[in-house]
Amino acid sequence: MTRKFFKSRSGNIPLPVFFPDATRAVVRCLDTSDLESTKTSGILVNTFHLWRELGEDVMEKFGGIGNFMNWKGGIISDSGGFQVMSVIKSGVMKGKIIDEGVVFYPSKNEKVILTPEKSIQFQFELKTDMVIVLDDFTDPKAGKAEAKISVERTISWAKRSKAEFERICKERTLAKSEKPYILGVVQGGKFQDLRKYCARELAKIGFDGFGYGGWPITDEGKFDLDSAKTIAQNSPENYFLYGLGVGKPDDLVACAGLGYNIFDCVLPTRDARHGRLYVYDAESIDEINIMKPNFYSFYNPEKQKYFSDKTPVSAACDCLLCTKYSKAYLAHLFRIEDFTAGRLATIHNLRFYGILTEKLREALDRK
RNA sequence: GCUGAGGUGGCGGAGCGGUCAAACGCACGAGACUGUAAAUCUCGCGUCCGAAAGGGCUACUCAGGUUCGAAUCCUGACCUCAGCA
Repeated sequence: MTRKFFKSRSGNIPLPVFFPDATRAVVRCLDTSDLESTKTSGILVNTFHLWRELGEDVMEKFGGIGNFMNWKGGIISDSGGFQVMSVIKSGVMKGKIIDEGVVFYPSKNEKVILTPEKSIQFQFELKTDMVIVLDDFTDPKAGKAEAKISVERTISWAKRSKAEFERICKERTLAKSEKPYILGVVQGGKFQDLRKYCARELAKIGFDGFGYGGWPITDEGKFDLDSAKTIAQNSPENYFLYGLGVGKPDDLVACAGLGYNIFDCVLPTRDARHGRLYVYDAESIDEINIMKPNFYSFYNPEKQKYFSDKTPVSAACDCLLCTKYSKAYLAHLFRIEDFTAGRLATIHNLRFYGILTEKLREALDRK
């Protein structure tokens, strides 16, 4: 049994859904109108970055990140747990993980600590439709002992997060229908027993859904479907199943088959800026078949052979780029490094993911 | 015509006697990208053999020359640019 809708401030959003990453309150290269043109129903914003860059005062003044961006669709806020990996472990910023929370040292004289409670508090300031608990990202290279520590910390932080969530709901006297969703994140790396244990312990705390946490790619570079399965199998009835940072189009199809219904990923937007566009192997949107192998391929506009190509990037797409412009024009925009290239490519890739979820909904409805 | 400067890989541009198949940039080609550190990064780019390590061949306008050795020095030719006639 899976959920059919994601309740947002502006209405019910049918599932499954792909929310692009607007980490710092912008889907890179696009404004809110562009985003609407791709029929994107929701976005993911990031607690860590927005907390540092905007803070409580700005959020209070605007009454939430949606108003700030003038975005009417759904919004999920990520906790900042991923930044432990992406920012600290990659060495971009100094920091460490302690039981209290995550300590970041953005500069010599600056120390900020993000606790599970702080993360939840700020997410309430962001006024998002779903909040995510701060988790301790299991290093993909972690051995079992290390993975176990991150699982225990994740469970402990989840308890604190849930308590803080309930405290704020009570303080604000929010009716049940006014509460945002709260998502627990399952860690444990490649160890299925740890994934199972983590899921079961989180279920005891009680959430609206589970996120597939950690790094979803194996050493061989393949999507870790086993962990996705374990989490799905140990998820209570009617939970949201959220593939955090998932993924490639094929991964979405595979996960949707397991019951996953929310996805976000930087791939379509980052790939677009890097000149990699997704193209369905079909002559029209109706003819797209996401169940066949190799249902899409990549198109790189920066190749010389396309410099005078009058055809659109994809015949099976109704985005701004494909309905109005040629491959040659896009190639030109990339070559002269105009930002419009990134914009049109991002619009296209998001529409590709949008169509993908539309097709997934059709496929699930037929079941 | 005279005077001066100069001719280097697809292009711009270093090098000014050995460590040069030639820095660096552009262009071109291949690859990566997964809860955004990254509109970014990696690799290749004369030619032939090799999986690679490595090796062969041909190259710095052309023709000679000096030298153990030349893109680098000398002579001549051709060409380009600037100034003056």
